[in-house]
Amino acid sequence: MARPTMNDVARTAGVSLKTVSRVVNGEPTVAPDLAARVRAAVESLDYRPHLGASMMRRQDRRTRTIGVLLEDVSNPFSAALHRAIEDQARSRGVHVLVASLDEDERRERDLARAFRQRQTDGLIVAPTASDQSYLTRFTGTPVVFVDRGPSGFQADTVVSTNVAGAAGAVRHLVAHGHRRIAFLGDYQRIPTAGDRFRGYLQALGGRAGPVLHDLHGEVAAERATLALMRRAGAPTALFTSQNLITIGAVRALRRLGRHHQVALVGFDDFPLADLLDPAVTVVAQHPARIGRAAADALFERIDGHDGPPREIRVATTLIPRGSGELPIRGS
Amino acid sequence: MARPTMNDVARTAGVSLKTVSRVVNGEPTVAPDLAARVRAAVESLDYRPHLGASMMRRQDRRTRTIGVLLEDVSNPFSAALHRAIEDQARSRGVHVLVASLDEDERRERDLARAFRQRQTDGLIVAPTASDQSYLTRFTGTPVVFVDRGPSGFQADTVVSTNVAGAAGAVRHLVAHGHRRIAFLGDYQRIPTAGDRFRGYLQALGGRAGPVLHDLHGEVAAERATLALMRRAGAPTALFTSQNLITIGAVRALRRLGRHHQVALVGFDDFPLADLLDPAVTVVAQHPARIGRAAADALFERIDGHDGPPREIRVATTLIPRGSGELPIRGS
DNA sequence: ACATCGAAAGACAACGTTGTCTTGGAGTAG
DNA sequence: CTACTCCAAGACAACGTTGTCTTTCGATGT
Repeated sequence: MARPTMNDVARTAGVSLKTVSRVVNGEPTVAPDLAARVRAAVESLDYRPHLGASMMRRQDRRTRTIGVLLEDVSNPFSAALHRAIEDQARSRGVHVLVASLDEDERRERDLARAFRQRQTDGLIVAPTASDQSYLTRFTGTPVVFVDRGPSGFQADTVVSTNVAGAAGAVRHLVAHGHRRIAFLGDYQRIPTAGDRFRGYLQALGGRAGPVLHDLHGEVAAERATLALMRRAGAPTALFTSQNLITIGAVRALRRLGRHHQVALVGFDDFPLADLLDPAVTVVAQHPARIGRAAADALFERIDGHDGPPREIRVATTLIPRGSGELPIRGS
Repeated sequence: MARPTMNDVARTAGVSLKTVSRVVNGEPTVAPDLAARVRAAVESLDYRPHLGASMMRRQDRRTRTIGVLLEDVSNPFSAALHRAIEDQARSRGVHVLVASLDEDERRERDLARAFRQRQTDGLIVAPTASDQSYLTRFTGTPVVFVDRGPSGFQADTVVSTNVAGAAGAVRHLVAHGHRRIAFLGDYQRIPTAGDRFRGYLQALGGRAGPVLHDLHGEVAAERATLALMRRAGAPTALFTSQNLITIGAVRALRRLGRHHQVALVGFDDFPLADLLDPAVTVVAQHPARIGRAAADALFERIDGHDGPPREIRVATTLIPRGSGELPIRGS
């Protein structure tokens, strides 16, 4: 009833324990007939090696598993990252442990520790905590950051060109004649939110329009946009610096019936953006490329690459679809 | 340089190996001062127990890890399932290994075996293969199916009420006067596609309209819809029995400029369906509930519940938004 | 003061596997 | 025919931990 061991296999095959080990590990120094008998015994007993025991003896201490910590696996951006990482891992026969952080600093630390304790060969983290210095203890477990840069700890990092992308979005609005351009952003403590705000400022110089920070999620963004557009001197264009904020703003403009008057460029593409009316102009990130680059970097480190921390920057793409090309109209 | 062991901790704390083991495992029979010394040593050496070795000796052979095999973690339905499962797992301190199957039968088998080999405590599978009988060997590793029922093997299964949901959608169209209602479905071998088709037939009795099977993905659906709507005797309403098919059909109707003429009900909700024009009426599934129920069932089994296989059915919800309420118009 | 008991702490074996060393027997050269 | 080489296959220890058994020592009861 208990799980069969190599010894059981050896007994039924009539060979020594070690011979079974050799066959299971594909060592070539086994006579074909013995190997066949062993394989038959393995099959008949449904033997599967005990990884714990195996791990303990092996030199190469690899679990062929990596850990991935993302913001929320059910959000399209994280999900695309996840998928790209999975694909790279699959091609190397590596499995993936995933968890969502939900902007919870403590969860980041706890899960990073827990994954490492499971001896994942490496970790990919979209950092949420304000400080990653807890990772300095993680000798022997390479870490790569995605989407956001770390602080208090250096490692390979793969990010979008947030500043440049945001600046490009805002310049696009300026090119269509807009001067009062509002900024709507997520929690300021999120590094990418800060970067995108900097891009916005850069593009506008002194002429920055109304600025709304710390909008987290669709509902908050919708509410804030409604208030913003109702007050005097409302902007003629919006730059929404995150996915859900963009959608919230779209809802608000709809409710006000001003979706064809107020121009809008969002940071980060989202499904069906092209089917809305007007279709939403966005600065698209490329989560698949980002995820792939992060996985590649991690595997390089796992394979022993030992250079200084790298920052890999993945360019964004402005996709004009209509909402960003609306001309100014009198309010 | 090598990873510290309990022995190293014991030496620096000046106690025996076994005492360290007791402290690490929280056994109460250790004098407070010794325990404190041990904890200090653990801290200073950054000792982490070797799970492999631990697993080997323990009776309770639990890795506190489950495996989850989904269609594609980057598709919103799978991602929502994943997230719900993760949440249940988190509340039990269990980690999650995830992988995407992409309708690849072999991958399902290989990954199920690989996950089991990693001694996951249980498995949640959205089956893609035509036959799950390979699971009969999986004694000791409970399995729960989500989204689709298995064949050739019985286990707890959590599915939407596909037949009833589809029938309801079609009756809704009938109630708005439609008689020529087309069915657009995914690969017929997918059990849910079959179920939804049966619901469609059930609602229409003899009067079934044009039927298009084996549309996989947005592009195929769009192309098929274009062709369908251009031919003589085109339907006045569409029932699209899957997410991406719905979106493909929406695109096609747009391109034809007939999105306000042809009624549409889709199976499975999708983000922004309410923001399209017209907003898309759907039969919503509840992936969060499904995932949660599946995780609950799995953990019950892991905890030793040993009843006959259960089928848990999660009701769908018809959400009228506009596209399904369009009246008939002359073509 | 001595026997008895109990609790804490240590000694030791065992888990299932792999690394290394040893054995044995066939093959080859002189 | 002997001596040597080579290679497959087995014996055995070791990995880091926990279960069980034993020892130690102080407390308790008479």
